[in-house]
Amino acid sequence: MKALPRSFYARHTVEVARDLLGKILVHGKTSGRIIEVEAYLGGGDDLAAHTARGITDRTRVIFGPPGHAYVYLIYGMYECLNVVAEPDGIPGCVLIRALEPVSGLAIMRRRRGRADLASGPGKLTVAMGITRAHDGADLVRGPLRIVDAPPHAGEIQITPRIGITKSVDWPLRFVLV
DNA sequence: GAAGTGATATCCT
DNA sequence: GGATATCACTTCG
Repeated sequence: MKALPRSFYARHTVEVARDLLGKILVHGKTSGRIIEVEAYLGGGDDLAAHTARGITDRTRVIFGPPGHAYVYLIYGMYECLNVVAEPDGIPGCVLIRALEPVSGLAIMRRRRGRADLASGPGKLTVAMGITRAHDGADLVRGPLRIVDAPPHAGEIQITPRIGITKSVDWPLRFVLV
């Protein structure tokens, strides 16, 4: 399996988000197909994005080179995995919201302790063993990678994003059905 | 339906 | 320096 090239990520966030659907996220023996993502724009108008208030210690990697992971802690206990998009210096990231487990199911079940493996942003990081240690990790070369997959036959559904209070109406959520 | 978790950012002194 | 409001969620009742 071939990792997606850096150029894949160095595009507009929305394009990256849409094209990420159906690709495979690999970490060690576990892997999963990306079936749900959300785009977070850095342009300044997207108030739901962490980058809305400019660069900080936490959001620094979103402004960095594309193809890297941005992992942050939310609600004290859950980590969320984002993929940095846009060329170096321009903010933009894609939140991976859900995966369809492909391999390493037994490991995921052991890590999760239940059957519901990766149907939410906080859950999939647990299932895949992703932590803040992966913040800033390179998805093109590192142990945590996103690899190409045959074109999916599914349909892409576009809806507003979930669980936010700002810029609620923007159709930036992509779901593979 | 509500609690709970802790890092972050944004106020306060 | 310290306090507090916020948060892109999950779990349990």
